[in-house]
Amino acid sequence: MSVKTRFAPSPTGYLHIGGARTALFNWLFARNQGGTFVLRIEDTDSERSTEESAREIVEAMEWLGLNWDEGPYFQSQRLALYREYVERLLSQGKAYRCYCTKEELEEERKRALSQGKKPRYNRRCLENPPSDRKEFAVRFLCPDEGETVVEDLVKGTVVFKNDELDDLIILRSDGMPTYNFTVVIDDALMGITHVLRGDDHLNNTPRQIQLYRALDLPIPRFGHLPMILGHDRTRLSKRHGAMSVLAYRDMGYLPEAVNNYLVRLGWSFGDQEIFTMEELIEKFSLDNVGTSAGVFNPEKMLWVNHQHLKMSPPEEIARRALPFFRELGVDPSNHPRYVDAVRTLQERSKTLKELAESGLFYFTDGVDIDEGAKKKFLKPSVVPPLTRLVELLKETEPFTEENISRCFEKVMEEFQIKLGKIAQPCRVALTGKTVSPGIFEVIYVLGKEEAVKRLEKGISLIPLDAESPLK
RNA sequence: GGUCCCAUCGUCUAGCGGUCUAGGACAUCGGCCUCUCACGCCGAAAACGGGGGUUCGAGUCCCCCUGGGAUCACCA
Repeated sequence: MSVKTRFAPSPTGYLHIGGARTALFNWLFARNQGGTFVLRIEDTDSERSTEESAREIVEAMEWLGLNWDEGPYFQSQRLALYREYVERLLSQGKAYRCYCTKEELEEERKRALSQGKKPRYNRRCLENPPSDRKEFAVRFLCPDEGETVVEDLVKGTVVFKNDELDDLIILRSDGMPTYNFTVVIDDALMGITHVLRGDDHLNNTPRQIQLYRALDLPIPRFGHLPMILGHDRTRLSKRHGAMSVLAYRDMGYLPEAVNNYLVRLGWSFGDQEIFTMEELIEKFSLDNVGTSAGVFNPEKMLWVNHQHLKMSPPEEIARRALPFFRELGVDPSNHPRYVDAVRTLQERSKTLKELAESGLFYFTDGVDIDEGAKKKFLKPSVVPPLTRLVELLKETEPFTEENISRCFEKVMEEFQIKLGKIAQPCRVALTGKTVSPGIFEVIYVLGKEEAVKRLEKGISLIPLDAESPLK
């Protein structure tokens, strides 16, 4: 039978790192197996679900490149279906109406907990339902003898005693079904073969298996993935900083880098750290999924991003960096040497955002010179060699990096100075800063006209120093 | 507290009984390269939580302890 997996987030907030990892594993498994991947939005909690969240999740999935073959399905549009199955259980005596109020149940739960006992519904409404109430929820009559065994694809065999399970509510008093019920119906009806999800769901699995049995529906295989923890080793949350997938997009991360980092949190392939998406699809396997929770490490993710930034074709990075340049107020898309500029920035940038920031000088009209840099490098002593360099550059044709380099050599020879002596002042005049890509490539990308213009401007900024003209 | 899961360097991990005086990666610290910053290269420090078994032999299998996490909703 062909594999079918799903990612089923609830739209109660943005797609976070942990959810993305779950989605990724499901997607990779389906792709690796030549199967189908489904996106399903679990929005049966009308209190907390929002369309905005659903849109954002879809947007994040698209950005990550985790394309789905079916969906997105919305559970809120399938309510009639769930009710049908509730009715079925009810008529078969496998579920019953519960008239207890939330307050009463809450009270009992507290009492049980304070006595150190496990809170468990006492089946009051099964045995003698109150006649004076009309609002009810529906509970599943869960078998309380024997055990339920989960043959988990990553955790192995896990056994639960059925008397640990209690009669869970499958239909709320407002008529909305609950998670443990809808997930079973949908996974079964949609033909999901493998349910891969966070291991925080492992405890739900035996109840769901009981539901499958009661409804006589096929039970999928389960695989419970270890959780991703924050630096304090607790469940990931906003407290741990930027956890939204789209936040990483906005910070200039590459989607394949985010995927690459996330997949290595709980999965490995020998010593390999960097993978293309194609490689992941080819190499992914449930056999190599780990069992223990991992701590999210933003520093390593940054490093992974850097690796992908370096290995991507400059044209590709140029395209993706565009929004970040525009954000800074320039639009280099029509610049004849835009791609060349990006090439000079790739290996020294960890994110697209950083790349745009450090490459901004290429595309501005002139350049603002940093005060400190000016003071340190634009000194009277560099005027003669700088002036000579400009002279040489002006007559250089063709204006290639190699020929530019020759101009520097000539100046070094004529003035008996080292490259550093002339390169730094140049850099400051051309980029406004003391840090930039290699000086020859900077001049090349800028082009003769602009480079000369900036150098002359730089020279003009140098104060005449009558005291020590040769120093 | 009950139940369930987990346990190799600070972090992510390799290891699927002998090749482990435990390998790789991030981060850290040295050095080299160099027109700046990076990249790169070389090197250092850094781990099998504890105790019992099983076995000729255990990081690798079993049990206990300890520690961590998750979960016990008319949330998902």
